[in-house]
Parts: sequence; C-alpha cells; structure tokens
Amino acid sequence: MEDLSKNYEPAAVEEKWTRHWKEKKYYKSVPDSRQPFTVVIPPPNVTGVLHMGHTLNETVQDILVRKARMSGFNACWVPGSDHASIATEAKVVNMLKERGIDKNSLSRAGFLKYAYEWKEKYGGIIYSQIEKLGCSVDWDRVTFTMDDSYYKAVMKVFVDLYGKGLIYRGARMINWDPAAKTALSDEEVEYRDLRGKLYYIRYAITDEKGNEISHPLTGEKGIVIATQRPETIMGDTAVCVNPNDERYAHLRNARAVVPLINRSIPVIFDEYVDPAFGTGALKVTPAHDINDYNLGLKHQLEVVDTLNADGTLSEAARIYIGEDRFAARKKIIARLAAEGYLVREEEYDTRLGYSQRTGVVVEPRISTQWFLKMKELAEPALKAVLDGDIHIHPGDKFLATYKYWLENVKDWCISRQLWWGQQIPAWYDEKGNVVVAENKEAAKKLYADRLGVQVDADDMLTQDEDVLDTWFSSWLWPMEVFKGISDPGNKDIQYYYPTSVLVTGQDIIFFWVARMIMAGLEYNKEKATGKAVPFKDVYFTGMVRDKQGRKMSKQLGNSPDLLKLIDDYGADAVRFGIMISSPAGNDLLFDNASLEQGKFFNNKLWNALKLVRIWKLRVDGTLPDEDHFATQWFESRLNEVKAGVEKLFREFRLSEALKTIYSLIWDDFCSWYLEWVKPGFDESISAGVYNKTVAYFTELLQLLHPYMPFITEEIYHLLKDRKEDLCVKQFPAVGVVNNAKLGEGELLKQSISAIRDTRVKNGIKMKEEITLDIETSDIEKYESIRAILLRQVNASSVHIADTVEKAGLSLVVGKDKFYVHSTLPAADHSAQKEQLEKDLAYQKGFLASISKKLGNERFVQNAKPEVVELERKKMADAAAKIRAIEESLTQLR
RNA sequence: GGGAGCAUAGCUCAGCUGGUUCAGAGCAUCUGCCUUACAAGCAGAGGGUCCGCGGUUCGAACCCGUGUGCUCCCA
Repeated sequence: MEDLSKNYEPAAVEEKWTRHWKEKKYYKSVPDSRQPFTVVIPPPNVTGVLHMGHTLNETVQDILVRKARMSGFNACWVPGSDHASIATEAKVVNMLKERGIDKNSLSRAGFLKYAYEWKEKYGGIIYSQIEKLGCSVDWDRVTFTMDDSYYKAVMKVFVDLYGKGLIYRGARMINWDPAAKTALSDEEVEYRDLRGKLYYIRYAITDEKGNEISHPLTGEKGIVIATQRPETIMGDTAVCVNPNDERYAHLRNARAVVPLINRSIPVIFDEYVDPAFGTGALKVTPAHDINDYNLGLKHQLEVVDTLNADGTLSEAARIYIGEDRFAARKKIIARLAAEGYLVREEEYDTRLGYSQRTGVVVEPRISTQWFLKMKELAEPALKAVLDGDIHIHPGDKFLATYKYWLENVKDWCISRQLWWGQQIPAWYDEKGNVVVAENKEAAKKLYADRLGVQVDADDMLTQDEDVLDTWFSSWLWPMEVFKGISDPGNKDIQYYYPTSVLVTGQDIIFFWVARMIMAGLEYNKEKATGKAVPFKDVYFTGMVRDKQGRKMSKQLGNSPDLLKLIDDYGADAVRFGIMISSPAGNDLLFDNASLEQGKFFNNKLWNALKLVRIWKLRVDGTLPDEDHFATQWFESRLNEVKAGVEKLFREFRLSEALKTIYSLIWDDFCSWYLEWVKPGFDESISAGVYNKTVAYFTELLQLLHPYMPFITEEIYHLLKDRKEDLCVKQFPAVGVVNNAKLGEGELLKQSISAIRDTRVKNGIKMKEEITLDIETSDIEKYESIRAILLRQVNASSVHIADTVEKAGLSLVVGKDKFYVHSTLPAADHSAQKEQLEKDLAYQKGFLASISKKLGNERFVQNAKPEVVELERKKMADAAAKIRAIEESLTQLR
C-alpha cells in the first residue's frame, strides 16, 4: 500500500478525475427509459471570464445535476454561451481600436470575422473554467446563441411572431445608447439618483406678429422656464403652462423665443404642467424627452432632433454642431449667463438613466425600431406561475416582483443598431415596401407573391441593417438547445423538455426568466398543461458580495479570479466555501475564510482515509463480530441525516444540506465514531467493524460527492479497490432509524464530554486513569455504552448502580450522578461547585416557569393535551435533576 | 412616490405548525494539549435586551400593528 501524502493535494487529483470522467462519458446523456433531469446552463456571455456569481450558479446546478444522476435520473446538463450582442460588440470595437482598426472601415462581414475570433477565445476560457470547477455538463451539447441552427430558429420565431401581428415596426421614443449607438430595451437602462442642477432661463415673449409683450400688471417681460438640460433648448418647439395658472393667463396666442437661436415657438396650455414645479412653465422638447414627446403628439408640435446618434449636437441645433452633449451644455450655460438669459441655478435631486452595458447616460430618442407586443405573451406567463406550473424559489421573495412586471409590461424594443447578432429578416425595396421571411430566397418569393413583381436583380431587396436584442435569442434557450424550434418534435425535445430546474441570478428575472416562460408557452401550446412551461422550478441564487457587503465589480477590483482560487484551494474547497456561506436566495458575503474551511475539510477527510487504511492491515477475521454499539448507533445516525438531506434537497436548501453533511462527517464520524471503534495499541480490528466502517465512509463520500466531487471520488477508490466510479454510483435506499440507539449515543457523548470537562477543570490529565461510579435509576441504558465510555474517558473501571457511595468529584449528567475518582487529591472544588450551582439556578428557574404554567388553569384547559403532558414530564425531569445536583452539592461541603 | 425583503452571539446566518431539538450552528475569541489519522489538529470554555414600542394569546424570537435602520425592485 503506497504512502499517502501528509495533506490532501487537489491539483493532480482534479486533473486526473476530470480526464477520467470525460473518457467514460459519464455526463453524456441520450434519451432512454429513465426519467430525465434536465438543466440548461444560463449561458454566460462571451465578453469575459466567469465571476463569482457564475461560480455560485454553476456550483448549485452541478450539485443538483450530480445528485439527480446518482438518484436514478437520466441527468442532462447543457452548457453553452451567449453572444451578448451589445456588450461583445463594444469589446470587439475596443479591441480593434487598440489594434488601430476603425470599425467603420470594415464591412459587416469583416467585422464579424473579428467578433468570432473574440468569441472563440473567450468562449474557450469560459468552458475551461466550467470544466475546472468540476461541472458535469454534457460537452456534446455545447450550444452558442449564434450557432447556425440557433440563428435559424431565431429567424423562424421572428417571422412567426411577425405573422401573428405580435412584432411591428414603428417610430417610438426609445432609450438610446450614444456610446454603442444603438437602441436599448427598457430593462437595459439602470437608473441612478444624483444631485443635479436646475437652470432657470428666460425666454422672450412676443405676440403673433413678433412684437415683444410684457405682463399687463407687473410689466415683467418674457417667461422663465426651469430645465435640467439647457443644451436641448434648440430642440424646443413650445413652451407649455397650465391653463388654470393665473400667472400666465395673458399668454394666450403668444409666442416664446428660444434664446441663442432666436427661434419663435408657440406657448401652449396643458394641465399636464404642474404649476408648483419650477416656475410653472415648461419648455417642450419632443425629440428628447418622453413626456414632451407625448405632449407634442397631443398638440401636434414639430419635432426637432438636435442630437446625433453619438450624442453630439446635430445640424438642427444650429450652434455647437458636432460638440458632445455635456460639453455643449457647459458652453450653453456660460453663454446664456453672459447674454443675460440665465436667471439662476438651483441644486436638484434627480434620476438619470444609464446604459447597463456601456455606462453612458441614456438619451431618450425618437427612432424607428422593431417591437414585440408583450401583453398577449405576458398573460399566460403570469398564469403559469400563479397556477403553480412553475415554482419560484424562494417564492415569497420574487413572486410579487414577477407579477408586477408582467402586469405592467411594455412593448419590447428588439432591434439593435449593431452587427454582432441575428440580422433582422426584413427586406425592403426602394419604395420602402417590406417583406419578412426567414431568408433572402423566401423573401424574394414572398415579395413576388405579394407585389406581383419578380425579383431578378440581386440588389432589388435590401435586408434590414439591424440585429436583434440578445435576449430575443436567449429566451428560446430551454427549447433550442434541444433544437425544439428548428426541428420541432424531435426526440430530444420530447424527452428533455420541459427542463427540471433553472438556476439563475435574481437580476435577470425580467430579461430572461419571464421571457423564457413566454416563449415556452407560445411555442408549446399544443402540449398538455405543465408540458408547455420551460422549467418546473426556478431557483434564484443571491448576489455574491465581498465580505464588506459590496457588490463585486471590476471597478472595485474585489472580484477574485476563479482559476487562481482553484489553484490556491482546489475546486472542491471553492465549491464548499461558496455553498457553505450561501443561504437560499440570500446574498452571500464571499470570504476566503470559507474556502479555507473547505480546504481544512478536505484534509479532515484525507486523514480519516489514512486512519482507516492503517486499520486495513490490522483486520483480524478470527475476532468475534459481536454487535458493536458504535456501528449500531452510527448506522441510525447516518440514516437520520440521509433522510434530512433528502428533505433539504427537495426544498432547495443546499447550504443547509451541506452543513448537515459536514457536521455528520466531522463530528459524528471522525470525532465520535472513529474514536469509538479505534483499536488500541497493537490491537486488531474485527472484520465486521472494519467492513462496516468502510461502508459508512463510502456512504458519506457519496452524500458529499455532489458538493465535492473530486476528493470524494479519489478517497472512494483509495478506501477500497473498486471498478465502478462514485460519480455514477446510485444512492441506496434510506434505512431505518433506531431512536433508542440515537438516544443512547447522545447519552454517551454527553457522559464523555461531562467527564472530560471535569478532568479539565480539576487538572486531571487524560493520561491519568480514573475510576467512575454512576448512580442511576436506569442501569440498563448504560450497559450498552459502558465499554466505550470507559475507554473514552480513560477509566479503569465503572460501577453502575441505583445507589453508589457519594465520594470523589461529582457531576450530573441528565438525572444521573457521576462520581469520578482519581489518585490525585482533589485540591479545589470551587470550580466544580460553581458549575453545579449555576446548573441548579437554571434548573430551578426552569422548574418555576413550568410550575407557573401548569398552575395556570387556562393553560391546562386550553393547551393541547400532549403539550400539557409534555410540560408535566418536563417538570418531573427538572425536579429529578435538581435533586441530583443538590445531593452532589451536599456531598461537596 | 409605489412595492418587496431583512434586523437573533464580535462576524455570517439557522430557527418549519406559537409550547424543550428554544435561545442554536459555523467562523472568530479564550484556556489546556505536538494524545501515533489530522496543530490545516484534539479536548474544553465564555459570549445574546432575539432592533424599540404596543397588541393578540394561558403562552411570542415566531402572529398582528407601529416606529427606527439597512437592502433590493419598480416609477
């Protein structure tokens, strides 16, 4: 037998098993007669590397998948990645810039070549991280949201929804990202509170003919408006006041003059304006504010768009053309002040929208885009969750959020002015006629059918330049990873769909989860209820924060590098660390200390293995295999925990389950059981006890395997020669729990601890032998544990009787009195006395509270009989304990 | 402004149906041990106004109301 290293060394072990499992194709799944357990990975996007949030996510999924694989299910976990159009395109543009290439100098195809280069590189990094973490994904099923067939599926869905009238094209006020130069959906805008400034600017007022007029009573000239965005005044097409506002009654039919550019605009009246805000006069800029836009529609105002796509001022602004909006703002303020238009400035709490991807301030902009109508899709998606076809965990926390969003959902802007993504399958002729079809050939044909004109020249139809929002492809994920859209009704989709559970971050509940449910329901209508939804359970993990509770971010630099962590601690320890501190649905404060705990745990397992391997050499088959209390107790304890873990898994309380297993291994198995069965010096171990020990250890490894796959597989094979692997070993049924044995085990633990405590407090070293007298009314219960007790406290003899001589150091365990005799003269009893008195006070207080309760007639009448009975028993127990403690105290004096 | 969640040991959190598995775990702290698997360990110990206030109840960490503080979502 080879010597094992002093401590567990994860690197080589992890590499070895990763390779072995892969060779054996344990993770490969094909439909068979078993029940499927399907999980699709929330595709990480190819912009970078896995962060701690992903690590938590993937670990949770792997635990569920491995557990299912070992529990008789045909487990299938599909890996993949997401093209993340806007984020990736931004990264690629930057990469090109660093190489001195301007995106605009490239053709669409040329750009896509670079983008794919990027995707290969970062997609590769992500997959290797997933593998290093031990994720048991089916590598034959890797899917990317831009794969050819996936691309086709997206086209098909677009055409289908267009045909159903759910997709339309139109000019609307949308969120514009001036850095990426594309439209965004409402969900891609993040709002932040900040301290802004309100500028009060005076506009001259004239009559219809252009003659300046003043207030009939005060003589005040002009009108003062308040704005946060003075750089947009050139886009003003009206000034609006409330019709009930007396201050402005004289302005009927008047006109205002936009400062700096001297453009004359009408004064309009609308109750929309709040007379109490600012000056009660509002400048109306329909091109640059959603409310102004609506007001403009109502009053048929002109729309003057003074900004270019990149956020610089356009020719329509007439001044500062080509300057950035924020630079222009400063200059305009200065000029308004210099020319006497600026009345004053005021600090002001406001909120601004920022692009989630590029971080720049989003610009409300009127733009022609493609939209998906959401109302019709939202209704069934809400119903599915409310009816319980899909369970959200933790439900209480997210159900309300989900419901609110779906009930108030707005149409989804799905077009993006980018190249990286699925190009919108709409073709236009030069007159602007549009046909929507899955590809150009189909478009030509459709065009010919529709307009009666053959498309002969290749450039007669031009495809829409824009691509689709990434989420418009990833909402098909649970279906299309099984080709459910591109090849409906195929074997895989029939077998694996709906998936079992979706594990993801709560931050994408709208982006992704809700939309996946919509798509699932829309494309699986024909199936019976319950088969249409994309998954049965949704498990939201919390957010990973640093130990000070801050979000992990690149700016703060507080997000650790996963591969470095695996190098330092091993993948098992990383998985352990992140799971042990991760209560379901709550944020988790990531601290290396928990990874260290995982590393220590590895070592504990490793050393337990070394111990059991030493025993192997000392097995004596001739020793009688009499029933050993330790094995009987541990068997019950193991079964008890196994049942508990099953329950915790059903409730998705994976962190709790891990804690339970951890404690079972460290405390019950290592600290108690192994000590109880450990043979003494030069002694042998019976074959029966040894084999049971190996069997228990094996079961513990199996229980732990979903959490820590590498070390458990390694020890599984070092413990015993075996052909099959733990990775695919099926869990045995949970055995019976003998409560009496568990009770005796508890008594044994308590007795040992109490005696050890007495030794420590009285300075009796473990090496010094003691003798022990136990006074108990229940001699029987000590009989089965006496042998172990004796050895564990290093007693040469123990005498158990209903009355014993009251001498030596006394202590109380339960209702029983223990007397410890040592050769040392017991010098000082004060510590012992103090302890007993403390216990006595507690027990007396306890007894008093129960007596009071039982003395209360209303309690006896109202409480359930079992409860009253329990209280009576508690009272009797407490009284017995008090008697025992008092006797011991008397003896001490 | 609307909504949701949280507040329990120094820290991170369990605590299910109101009653003894009720005040608990891990980490940290303190004390003693290099006891032949493990000092990355072993054996012990200390530590709490269950956020404040009010209510319901025979009985509240738990249910209700309210105040305070924190977090998140939406506008």
